[in-house]
Amino acid sequence: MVFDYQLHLILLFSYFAFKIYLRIIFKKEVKMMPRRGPFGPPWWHPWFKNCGCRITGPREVILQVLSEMPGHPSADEIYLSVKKLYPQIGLATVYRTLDLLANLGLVHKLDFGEGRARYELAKGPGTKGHHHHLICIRCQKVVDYADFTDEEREFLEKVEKSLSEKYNFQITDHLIQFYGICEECRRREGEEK
Amino acid sequence: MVFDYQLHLILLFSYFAFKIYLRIIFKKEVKMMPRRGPFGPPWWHPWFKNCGCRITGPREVILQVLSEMPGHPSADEIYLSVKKLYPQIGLATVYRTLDLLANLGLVHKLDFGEGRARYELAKGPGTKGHHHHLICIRCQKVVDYADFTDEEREFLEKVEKSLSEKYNFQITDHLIQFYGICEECRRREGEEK
DNA sequence: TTTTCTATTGATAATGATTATCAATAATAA
DNA sequence: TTATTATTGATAATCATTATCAATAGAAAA
Repeated sequence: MVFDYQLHLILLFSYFAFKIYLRIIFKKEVKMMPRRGPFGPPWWHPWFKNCGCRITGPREVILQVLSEMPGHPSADEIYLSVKKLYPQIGLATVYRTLDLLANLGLVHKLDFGEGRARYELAKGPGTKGHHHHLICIRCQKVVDYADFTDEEREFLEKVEKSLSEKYNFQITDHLIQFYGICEECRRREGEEK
Repeated sequence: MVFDYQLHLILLFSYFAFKIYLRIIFKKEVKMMPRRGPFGPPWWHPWFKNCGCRITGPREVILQVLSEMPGHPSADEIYLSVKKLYPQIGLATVYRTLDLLANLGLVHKLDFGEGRARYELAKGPGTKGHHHHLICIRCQKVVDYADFTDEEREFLEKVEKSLSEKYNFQITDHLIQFYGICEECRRREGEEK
């Protein structure tokens, strides 16, 4: 019993020590295990069970990759990342899974006007809260924007109430994006003149 | 001189009389002439001249069609409408012209998440003012929404100012869309249960 | 008016993201 | 363990949009 506990501690210590070692070697974060509570199933299992969806290898890996990719990856970028951990993955499976996750509300499907969709994990530990996007119309750079939530919430509530009444719509979601020219592009264009 | 003036009046009267006649026969609005001031060039000519663009037949027809199509037509729908007035038009020209018009700010390019763009005339007589869109996530129906502009303007000014300062973006535009389920689809889904 | 220059056009091929198809596989319930 | 069927991977198909290119036609200059 006591030995068990000590063994556990030693293994846990070794795990973190090795992770730190790898981090020093590769100079980046290394995730060795799928993200899960230390003594329980990953957080997304209930969502799958709930809709009668099966929990499969490809889905686990796609969710893991999504939770580790910063920014707003495209389907293709996700596919390439998944391929490293799970080489037999097919592109169609990535599209299907992203579609499923979007329907479950676990990811947001984003459109920055590039002619392809981008994705962002919406639920789970470590995800950003509600936010909007600020997009540079020159270089397509995207900045997440999450300020002014008080006024925003008030404003949106008012508008959504009004819309519900006037058009008999049951509002489920909204999209707000700002477009502009980022500092870098402005500077570059200034120099060109 | 005086005769000239009277002739003008008679012709003008005949034009409207005939238009009303056609309207009764076909039960819809009939546009017989390109939309232009009665004694001047169409309103969009200055925009073209200004950027060194040539004023061509296809462009005139596309603008005319845009000013007469209600709602939010897709490139393909515009192409088919233009084809009736100008059968030799090519699809590529429609795309090129819409792209040009969007860059000039004469049309808005819209995205309702259907995998193809839709367009809306932004300038010129008879166009709707600034408004947003309310989209049914079931049947894709789109309602134009233009209320609450006071609060909205105040809110947006505040946000855009904050964004300019914080991220050094020069804000040029914004996009606000609301998603929901329209009355019809809600009723239909209620019945299915 | 005529000439000259070159932006624009139409036809069509190419692109590229996403979706459909289908036999093989594997997750789950019994 | 077995039966059921959702899911998968490979690949073909789809479909909106873009690129290519020789021919055409605005419009500035002569």
